[in-house]
Amino acid sequence: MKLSQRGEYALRALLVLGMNHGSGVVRIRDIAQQQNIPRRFLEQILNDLKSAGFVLSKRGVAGGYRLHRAPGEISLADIIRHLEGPLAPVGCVSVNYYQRCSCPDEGKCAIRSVMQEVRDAIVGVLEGVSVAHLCDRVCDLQGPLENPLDYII
Amino acid sequence: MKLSQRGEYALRALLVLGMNHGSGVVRIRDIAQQQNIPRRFLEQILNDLKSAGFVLSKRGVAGGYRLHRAPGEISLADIIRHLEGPLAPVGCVSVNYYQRCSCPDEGKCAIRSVMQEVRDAIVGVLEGVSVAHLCDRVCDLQGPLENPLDYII
DNA sequence: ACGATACTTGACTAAATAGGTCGGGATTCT
DNA sequence: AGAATCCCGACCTATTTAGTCAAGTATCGT
Repeated sequence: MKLSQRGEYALRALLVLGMNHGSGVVRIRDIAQQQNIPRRFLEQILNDLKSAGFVLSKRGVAGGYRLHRAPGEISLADIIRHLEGPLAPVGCVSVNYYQRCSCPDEGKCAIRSVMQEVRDAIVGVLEGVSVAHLCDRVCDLQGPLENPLDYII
Repeated sequence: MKLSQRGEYALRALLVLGMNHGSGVVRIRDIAQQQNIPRRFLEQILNDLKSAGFVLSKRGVAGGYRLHRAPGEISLADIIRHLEGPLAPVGCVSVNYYQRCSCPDEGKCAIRSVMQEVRDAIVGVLEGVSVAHLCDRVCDLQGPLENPLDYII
């Protein structure tokens, strides 16, 4: 029931990219500095997000990263699933990473039925929140500022 | 967002003890066999549950384990918290295992606000289910049988 | 009292995961 | 060409996970 450091960094980075969506690319270095993430580690993470199709990169002098899809099209559920694997607490209730467990009949497993509810609760929240929603929350929580760069993520 | 093998074993063991509540103690060996849990490993787990106050043990020939409190008084939230630590996906939204994170102002962190919701969703389910509820589910799911020993957990 | 049966305790291990770091290569802008 | 930037794979250390094991202690039936 835990989000790894790596996962948290990834979310933060994606939020930064979301806040800057439409204004070109953002450099790894800037994200790293702004969010206090080890640069080399962030490189690795963004690379991963790139091969997963969440972000696009541009190389060379004016290079950097930007979101691949619109912020509203990227749900936290998708992101976390890619980074951390199943959202479900046990494999036997996971939809995307299902894995049979050892009980004789899953349909009659009481523990499983509870875990099913836990999974649904988690997914319910995470599917409903996109990067765009996150950006909205940043504004809501900090009050409307004039300069997008002044928002602290 | 995961329940360890150890955690699952513990829940299964507690469910067995719940089903046998009131009829004396159950031996480690029987639980291990019935649930297909490595015996030595289960010893360790039950010992841990004992020092945490969830179960009581009796030594010697007719020894074994039983629940310490009534099944209705033991929530899954309590059990899992003890076994796995925080239910919250990140430390900064955990009530019982709070840990400050690196963001400048937690009150204005958008990611945190989502994780807060995830936590609440998880806790909402898990606080609401006790070992007694689990036992009820076993009966509901399998239809009422005459012999308690016939229930498969 | 004695032996069989169970729990108790602490140490140990192998494999996987977490959280990074590093060097050097490939692109692109000026 | 040269500087800036991303790209890629290898590497490293500490912690966690999932067990195993040996020797010890308590209890019961006889």
